[in-house]
Amino acid sequence: MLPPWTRRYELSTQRPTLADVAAAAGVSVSTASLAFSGAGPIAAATRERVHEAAAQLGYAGPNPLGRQLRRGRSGIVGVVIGDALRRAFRDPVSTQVLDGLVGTLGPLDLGVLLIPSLSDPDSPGVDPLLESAAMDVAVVMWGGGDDDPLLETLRRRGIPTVLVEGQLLPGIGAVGIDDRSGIEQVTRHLVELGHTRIACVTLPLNRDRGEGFIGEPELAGRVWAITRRRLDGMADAGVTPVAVWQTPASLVEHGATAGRALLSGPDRPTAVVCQSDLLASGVVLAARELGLRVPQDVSVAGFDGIELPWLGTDVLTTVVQPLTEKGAAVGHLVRDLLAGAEPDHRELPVTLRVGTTTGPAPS
Amino acid sequence: MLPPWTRRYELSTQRPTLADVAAAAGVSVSTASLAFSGAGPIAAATRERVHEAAAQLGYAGPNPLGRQLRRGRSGIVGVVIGDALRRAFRDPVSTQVLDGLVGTLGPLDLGVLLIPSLSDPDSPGVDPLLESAAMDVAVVMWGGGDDDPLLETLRRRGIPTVLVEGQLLPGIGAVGIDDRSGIEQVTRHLVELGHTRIACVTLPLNRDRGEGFIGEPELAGRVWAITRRRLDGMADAGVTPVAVWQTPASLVEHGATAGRALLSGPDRPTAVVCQSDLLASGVVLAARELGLRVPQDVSVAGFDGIELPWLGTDVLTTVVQPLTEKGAAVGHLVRDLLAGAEPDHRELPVTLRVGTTTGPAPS
DNA sequence: TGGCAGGGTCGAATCGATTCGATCCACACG
DNA sequence: CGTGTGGATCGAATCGATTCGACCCTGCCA
Repeated sequence: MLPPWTRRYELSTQRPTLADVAAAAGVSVSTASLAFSGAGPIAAATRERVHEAAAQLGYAGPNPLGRQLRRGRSGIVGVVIGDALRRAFRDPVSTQVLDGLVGTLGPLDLGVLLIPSLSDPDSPGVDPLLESAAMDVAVVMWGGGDDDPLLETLRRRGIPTVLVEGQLLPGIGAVGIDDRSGIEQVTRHLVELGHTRIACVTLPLNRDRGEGFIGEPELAGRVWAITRRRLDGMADAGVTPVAVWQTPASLVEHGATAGRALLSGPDRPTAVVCQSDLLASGVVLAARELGLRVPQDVSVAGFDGIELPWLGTDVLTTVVQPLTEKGAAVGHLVRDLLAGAEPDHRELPVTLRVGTTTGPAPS
Repeated sequence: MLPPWTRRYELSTQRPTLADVAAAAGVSVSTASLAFSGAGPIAAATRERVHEAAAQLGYAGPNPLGRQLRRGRSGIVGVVIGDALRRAFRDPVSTQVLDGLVGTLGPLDLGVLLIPSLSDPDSPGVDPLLESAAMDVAVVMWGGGDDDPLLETLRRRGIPTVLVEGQLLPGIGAVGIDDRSGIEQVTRHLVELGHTRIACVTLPLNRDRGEGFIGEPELAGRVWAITRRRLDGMADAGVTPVAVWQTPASLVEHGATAGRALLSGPDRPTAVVCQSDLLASGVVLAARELGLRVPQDVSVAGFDGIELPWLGTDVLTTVVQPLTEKGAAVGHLVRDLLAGAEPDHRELPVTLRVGTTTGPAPS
């Protein structure tokens, strides 16, 4: 009787497995495994023979699924996008962080699995992928607060998690920036230029994502951590905005809408602090549209430090955050978590960049 | 002696497995499996008991790795980004297609794994993820020609593949649009407006990604399929461009550079056909910068039909392609391939949208 | 009352690799 | 010449589920 492994080998049709290759090379499965992984002593001639057999059979290397089960690791990092994908992807801030993350994870042989969170407030469930996809670590971008069902699901599944720009939570890694002091700096810059009537354009306050002026009651309510911190930064600089406009997302058009609303009234502010560059660039465009000169008639400041080629020669005054490094920092936390480290958190510095969109307050 | 499965259950510390749950619920592993998958007859009471035991033990559902190995399916679709991620992500064209794809795949319980192709012309190797990540199907966006090592690797691994905007190849699925006739239409539109001096701003010709004017020799050489088709569209309309400018990527700033170069010379064209909207918007910005009126002094047309909020009230004349549907079409091809269908290809229609950036040729 | 149908459960094989411990052999050293 | 050493190889257990076929028992029908 033939040895058992010849069975599948002779049947053909099926994709070859390591056992088939081993049989063809006349070695044991364990030796064949060693020939591919290189983890253990193996004679050069044997390795060669195994590789030849593999080539002969059209064997393209060990099946990742078998390897993953055995190792107990999938090599996959789930990235939960806490916003509609189409929106998140239109924002260079998200994509640059993602780019930095992918760049760091790639060399570690870790893949990035996109997990769109159906952040639909009505829908009760959680994304099926979040619920059941294989991943060794999860990264939550733009993740909600401590009550977010996302985080609860991940905790239940026992998946180590890193939060980007969320709040600090026990047992969860976090990467953020010092946005509060960043906003404080840019606000002080405007105060020093003599501005007193300063308005503010905010990121969404919460998952309702309303658009329009907001007052005390809303500001006192539940507000996403990132938005809150950037609001607090203005207070730190001793400024109470003359108006606060909420946008439903960080996009140019929402900034433009905000700009039209804020700048067309009678008591228009002399400066606008925006919580993102995309929003700020929209405000600049709206100002130009209204025939206002920037910065002579109105100063505009942003946050992020991304490229805005459509502003032409103007350079936005903004708070620059290291986006790619942020992604890399997330990657490093992920690496450490996989190595068994305790969840850590890391805060990156920001710097004020004074451009051409802010100037002395008009007299 | 206790039945074998109590072993791990009593040792604790380890994560519980289906066997632990089965033991705790007093049923066999197979029954416990049925209780979770619902594939097979099972008494409601039994299911209930199993789920209770699972809750008790903190078992969060079947381990995906075990399931995947058994099923021989990973539930993962690898998306190979044929360009630097940071660049691809800055282009709404890619991200909208990706959005449509993810939206279609999600409900099918398929996840999207991002695979950055290190398209470095010098680097000899292929991305390790491409080489060894688990995936049931691969989608190649912006994939190169038939000689691309990407495709060769996928073929060798036996992974069914769908190509987006590539060329038709045997054994490989493909989704594209009728861009050749789209460009023809928009070119004819300009001809009808009386333009004779028409310039062209192209996408990269090949992986060299040069920037600047190009002449006959380069145009006759090896050119990426998509760029070639869009060049041919102009010829179909009977137009030979007075100048052709190659850009290294579809980004606003490269369009602006092209615009400055094309529009500042003495014999400037009266119209510019751009192979993407991002490029076209850059040309419009450059024209404004140079004090030229659009469309009175120069007409500008694009391709894609994406939103360009920074153009203000201007609406770009362009060829609109259904980006989200394109992603969905890819998703459907993927679904069909997984169901065992032969690789198919699908071409989506485009439509000319006449906006405010094209007008009669100046006399 | 006997037989048959079928719902419910179970045991065991299986997916494809990795890895631990044992074995074997050649060579060097005492 | 016996023995120790270590490189190379092998066998078998293992990762955690799914699924096929067998089995049991109940209830219905003849």
